[in-house]
Amino acid sequence: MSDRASVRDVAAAAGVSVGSVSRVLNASGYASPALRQRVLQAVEQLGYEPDFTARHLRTGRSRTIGYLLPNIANPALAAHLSEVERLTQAAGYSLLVGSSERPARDRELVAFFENRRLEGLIASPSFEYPDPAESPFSKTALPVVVVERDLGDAFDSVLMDHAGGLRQAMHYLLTLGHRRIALFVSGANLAPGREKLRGYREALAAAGLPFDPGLVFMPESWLESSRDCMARLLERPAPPTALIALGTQMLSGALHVVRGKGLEVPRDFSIVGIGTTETLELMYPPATALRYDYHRSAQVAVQLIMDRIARAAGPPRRVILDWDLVIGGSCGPAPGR
Amino acid sequence: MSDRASVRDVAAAAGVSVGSVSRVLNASGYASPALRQRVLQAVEQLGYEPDFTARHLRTGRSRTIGYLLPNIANPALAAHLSEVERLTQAAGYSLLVGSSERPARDRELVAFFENRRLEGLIASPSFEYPDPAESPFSKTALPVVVVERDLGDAFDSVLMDHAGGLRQAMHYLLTLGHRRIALFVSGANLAPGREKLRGYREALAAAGLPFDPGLVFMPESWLESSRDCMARLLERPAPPTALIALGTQMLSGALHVVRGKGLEVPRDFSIVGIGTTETLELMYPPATALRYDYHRSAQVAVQLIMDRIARAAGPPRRVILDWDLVIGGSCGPAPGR
DNA sequence: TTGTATGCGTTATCAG
DNA sequence: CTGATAACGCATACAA
Repeated sequence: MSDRASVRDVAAAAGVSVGSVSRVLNASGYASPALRQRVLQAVEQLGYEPDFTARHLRTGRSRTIGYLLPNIANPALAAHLSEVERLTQAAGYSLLVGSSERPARDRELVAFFENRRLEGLIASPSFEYPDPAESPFSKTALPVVVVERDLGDAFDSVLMDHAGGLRQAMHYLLTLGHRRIALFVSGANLAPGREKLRGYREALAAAGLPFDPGLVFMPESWLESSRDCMARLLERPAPPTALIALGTQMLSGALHVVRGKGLEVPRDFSIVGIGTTETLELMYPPATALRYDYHRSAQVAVQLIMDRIARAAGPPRRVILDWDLVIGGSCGPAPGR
Repeated sequence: MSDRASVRDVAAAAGVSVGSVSRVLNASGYASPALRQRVLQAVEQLGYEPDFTARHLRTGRSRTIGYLLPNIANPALAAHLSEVERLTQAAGYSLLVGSSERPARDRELVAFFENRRLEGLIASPSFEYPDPAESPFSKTALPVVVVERDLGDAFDSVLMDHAGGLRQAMHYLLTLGHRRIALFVSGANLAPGREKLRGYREALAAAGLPFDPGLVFMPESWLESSRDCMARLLERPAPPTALIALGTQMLSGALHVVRGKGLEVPRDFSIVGIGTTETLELMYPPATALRYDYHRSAQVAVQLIMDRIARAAGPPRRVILDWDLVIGGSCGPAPGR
C-alpha cells in the first residue's frame, strides 16, 4: 500500500485497457455505461489520481503560472500576491513564486520558469528595462502580464493611475489651503514612483504653484526611512504644512519626526498616506489616504493571463486602475488660515 | 527556431547517442574528452536545457517544495514566506505556495502537493488538529515541517518560545511597577496564542498576582480590531496601566483608543508590541517589543526540510527559538509610583 | 568508452 | 465502442 496506483493498476483492477481508463476520466471519446461504471469503481477503490507530472509531460500543459516580484515581504506586494494566489488556485492553477531584485536574477527566473514550462508569468520586476527589447520578458515565448511596471506596450499590463491618484490627493490638500506639500515615495526608477511625481507636478502646475525639488524625497527602496529628510524640512524657514507619503517606512518615519517636533496631526500638519487599508490602519489618527485596491489589480492580472493562455492571439491590453482617496482624520486646513 | 531542442537534437548535432549526451550533462558514467567536447559544443549551439518535467518524471525528483499557510497578506507570514523562498531558491528548489483557511482546503492542498510529487512541505495551517492522527499532514508520505503550530511530536517543527517571550515582557513590565497588564493577541485556538497566554499567566503566578480574564483579549483573527475592548478596559475603576499586544491591528486599535482618552505613551500608559521590526517601526514612539526573528525561523524550517529530504530517517526534531525583547520608548514606570 | 533499449505515467492515435 | 501501442523528454541498466 506504499506506492500510488497508476492507470495500469486501475485498468487491471477494472479488467479494461489503459486507454479506456483515460477516456472515462477525461471524458474524451465514448465509453459504455457498463465500462464506465467498472472504471469509476476501480478508481474509487484504489484511490487513483492521475499523476500531474506525467500528464504535463504528455499534454504540454503545466497548469502553473509564475509570479516574479522583487520582495514578498513588501506588504503591498504580499497583499497582491495573496490575491493572485487565491484566484489562480480557484482557476485550477498553481502558483510558483520567485523573487528577484536584479536583472541577472530576472533572467535566471524567466529561463527557469520557461524550462518548467509554466503557462504564464505575472511579472513586476525590480528593474524597469529602458529598452524593452532588452528585457528578459520580451525574449520569452511565455505569456507575460506586467504589473505596475512600464515595459512598453508589447505586454499585457495592469497599472494604477498613480499620476491621477496624486492629482486627487494634491487637489484635496490644495483645497484645504496647503501650499507647501512634501512628497515621500519610493522607487524613483520605477513607474509607480515616476508617475506619482508627474501627478504631483501636474497638480502644482495646474494650481500655478512652483515645483520645489527640496520637498520631494524619493529613495529607491520602500524600506528607507524618511526621518532625516523630514527633520531637515521642518528646520526650513517655511516648512511644509502637509505631506503625501507611502504608507510604510516613509510615512511612519516622517510621522515620528513631526510629532517629535511637537506638531499635532491634523491641527499643525496634514498627512495623506498611500497604501493598503491594512497598513494605513496602523496610523493614528486613521489616515486620509490613497487606498491601493490590490484586490482589483490582482483580479485583472489573473484575468489577463488566463485570457492570454486560452487564446494567445490579440493585441496587448493595458488596464489602468483608479485610486480611491479615502478621507480619514489626518488632514486639516493649512495652519494660519 | 520555435521549439526547444531535446536530447535527441543535441545527439544528432554532436553525432553521438542520446545516452552519451545525458551522461556528459549529468557527469554520470565516463565520457572521453573528445566526445565530451562535441556534446558541450552542440549544447551550447542549440541552447539546450534538459526539460524539468521530463527529468522529474524519470528521476522522481521534482525539486520543489510547498508552503501551506493561512494568508499571505499577514505581514508576519509574508516575511517568513519571503525568507523561505529565498533560501529554497538558493538550494536549487522552487516554491509552490498554497493558502488555506479551512481543514477541507488543507486536505485538498496536501493531496495536490502530493499529486505534484513535491519533495517536501512546510506547513502552518490555520487549524490545529486536536487529534494529530486526523490531520492531513500525518496521512501523507511527504516530509513535513510544521511552523508555529503544535501538531504533536511526529513532525519536525520550528516554533517560537511564546511562553518564554511573554514571561520576559511581563517581567519587564512588572519590574516597572505595573500590576494590571492587558494582553491582546490573536489565535486563541493556535499554539502561538495559547502559549503566549500560558507565559502571561505563569509570569503573574510567579509574581503572586491574580489572573484577571477581563484583561485578556484573544480573538481568532489577526485582523480583529481591539478598539472596543480597550475602550471598555479604560472605563474600569482600576484600568490597566500597560498592554502587551500583537503588532498589527491589535496594537494600533488599542493605541488609538488610549490616545483618544488623552493618555500619553509612555507617561500614562505602557505598551509592549509583538511582531516584526518592520511592522513595529510604524508605531510612535518606537515600541518596546518582542521581535519576531522570522529570518531565523525560516532558516531553520528550510534546513529541517532539506535534511529530511536528503535522508528521511531519524526522529522528528523540534526547534524552539527565543524572542528578543527590544527596548524602545513605549514603556515607563507605572503611573503613581 | 559508447550505443541501444526500456520505462517513468499519461494521453492520443490508431486499428479492430 | 474498446484495446493495443506510440510518444512526450529524459535517465539508466545493459550490451557492445
